[in-house]
Amino acid sequence: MMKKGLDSVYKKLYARFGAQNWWPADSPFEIMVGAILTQNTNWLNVEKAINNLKKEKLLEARKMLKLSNRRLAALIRPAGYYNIKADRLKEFLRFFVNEFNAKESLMSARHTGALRQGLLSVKGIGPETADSMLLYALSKPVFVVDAYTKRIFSRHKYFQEDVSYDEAQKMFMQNLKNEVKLFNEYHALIVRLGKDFCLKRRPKCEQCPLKDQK
DNA sequence: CACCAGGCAAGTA
DNA sequence: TACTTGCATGGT
Repeated sequence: MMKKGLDSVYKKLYARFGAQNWWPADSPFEIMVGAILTQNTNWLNVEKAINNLKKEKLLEARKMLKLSNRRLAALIRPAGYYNIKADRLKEFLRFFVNEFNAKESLMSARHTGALRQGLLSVKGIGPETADSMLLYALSKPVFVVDAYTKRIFSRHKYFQEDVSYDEAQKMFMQNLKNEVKLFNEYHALIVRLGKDFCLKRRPKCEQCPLKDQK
């Protein structure tokens, strides 16, 4: 049987799970902070960390920059990897304050590529974090690839499990309409599907909604 | 108890 | 270039 298109996979996931309402946050800045905190980390732990910052009214770039790395690490402790993430947040905050806000031109739609390069130049921001920021904080039409994406779509033979980030991303972006709303919902649905049916060790393939996708 | 989470960079060969 | 390892909390 012919392999189903990525758009029909999307329709199936949306019909099954509905809108996921990503990214839960009060501001683009909160999304960008969350994108760093959620690296290889359960989102519930990230929420605790963000709430700690909110309680202290510290969820603001210039205030966070004034904190010692030690204090910042203590606040984000529930998110795990707190020492590394404190450093990464500081690196990002410096970029955010010095380059990002200053250069309004970077925000225009046609400079997404330049902005992505800027984000990737920050130590601690890799492709998934950068693209999550672009899509969910800045509403740029960029497809986010994560571990679930590779696991699910390699199991369904859309690509090899060791596919590069860029190759996987290209497959989605070349085969889908270039729409922020679509990319937003699709990635969120992939995460939802992954959590429910495609964990590493005990995937529930028999009950997976994509079981008959071929 | 083991396993896992909306990764990334640094070290090694 | 291609692997491997460190980072760490909290939920299931």
